[in-house]
Amino acid sequence: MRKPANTQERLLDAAEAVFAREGYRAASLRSITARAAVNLAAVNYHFGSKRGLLEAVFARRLQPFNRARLERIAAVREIARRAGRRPLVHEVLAAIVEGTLVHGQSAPGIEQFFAFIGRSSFDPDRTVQTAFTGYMKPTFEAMLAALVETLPGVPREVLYWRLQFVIGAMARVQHLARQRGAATPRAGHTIRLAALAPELTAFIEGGIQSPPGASPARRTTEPMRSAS
Amino acid sequence: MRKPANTQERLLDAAEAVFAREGYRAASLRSITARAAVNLAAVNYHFGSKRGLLEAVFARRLQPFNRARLERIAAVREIARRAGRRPLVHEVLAAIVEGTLVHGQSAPGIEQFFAFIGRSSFDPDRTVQTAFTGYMKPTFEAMLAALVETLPGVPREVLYWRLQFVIGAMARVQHLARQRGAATPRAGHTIRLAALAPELTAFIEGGIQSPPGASPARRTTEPMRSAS
DNA sequence: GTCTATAGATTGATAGAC
DNA sequence: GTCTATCAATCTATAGAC
Repeated sequence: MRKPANTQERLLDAAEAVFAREGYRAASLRSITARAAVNLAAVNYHFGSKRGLLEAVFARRLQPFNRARLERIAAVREIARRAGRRPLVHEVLAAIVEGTLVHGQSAPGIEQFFAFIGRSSFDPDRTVQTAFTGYMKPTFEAMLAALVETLPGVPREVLYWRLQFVIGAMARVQHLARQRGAATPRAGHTIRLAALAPELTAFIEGGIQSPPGASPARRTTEPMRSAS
Repeated sequence: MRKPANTQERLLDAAEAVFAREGYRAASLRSITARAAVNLAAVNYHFGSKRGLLEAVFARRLQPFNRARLERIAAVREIARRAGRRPLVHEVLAAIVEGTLVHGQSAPGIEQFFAFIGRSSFDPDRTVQTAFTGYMKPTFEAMLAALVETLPGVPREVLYWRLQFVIGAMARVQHLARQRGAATPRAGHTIRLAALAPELTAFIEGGIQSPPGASPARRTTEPMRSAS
């Protein structure tokens, strides 16, 4: 990994690696500053606290990541609008999946960052949740809005949950494909992710247009609820 | 939550709650023993170490959970075998999804345990990974074998990845449905999970039979690889 | 089996010199 | 901006009385 001259960048690089490996709470400022080869007191000088460092780690990566995803979805909708048609299901799903899986592949440290956001999505710690969902919620809303526009025949709450299924599948793919040599030991990780994106898109395309479930559990107990 | 008289049970209950909230590494034996209302030294007396406590937490829940899932899948295959036919796709998928989502709903502390295994699936810590995947791998193999039998026309490596998509979606549903008042604030969690299982099954049924993806990314770079 | 006491190391944060 | 030194709190684990 490169070592930028800038102390703040060095700290951000080291922090996302240690946060990914140990988790935010268990990561120590001493491990981070040692890895960054900067003084312990530099964290408090530059970021105020461990929490400030966490927020800066999220901000640096999630702002461009989510901006790129939003632009990709907006582009699909705009092209369809100009052509006077609805966006195709495949176009919207490919924008979601590729925008999420094939982002910043060449950026140094991006693997560690995705490992960290994987952890963070299951971390109930208030500091982590607040910083994380603040960035993710608008992206989720944009994805859902695009799906609703494209599939007007499917109830919004069905699409809400199906989008959640998609997000879960994408998170697992990110996790498996980026850990070298664990579940898929043979190939390099970058090529694998790019190859998996269309496989996931194909899977979702079948799933999202599937007739809604109707089982005893649903008919006899309670209707499904959406979040919004 | 109930407080069993048994010190070991009290420790296991407290440990899975604190592990879920803080993560294994960041959880302290003091928080755990305080919550269990037992002496700090009891952990080392009964389980040898913090690691021994972790392994006991996994063992207590994952053994019955995975046994139940394996039996459910075996039952579907056996019924089909006696009828001289292949298992239906729907039967296998319902066994996987319901066995995973609608398990031990009434068991006290089960929510905290599922929160913890959600975290654990993204935790690269060696102690956590070793204890966790040791239990999960045979279940994954059984699920994959059932899918291969049911869908002989789909290549094994395609089914491998589609099963991973399914596992990711199930993990996210477990996570969202069990956290009270977060993504789905209105209804009780138990009813929601039972209602979501058929929705997820319907989604997967469409996805798993979808034609495999074929995009520029796949055709021009590298064929997809499977793990086994 | 349960308890107190404590060893020995590590934690986040800060004060103050340079 | 970077450094050393340090505080007060916390950590896992163990020794040894009861």
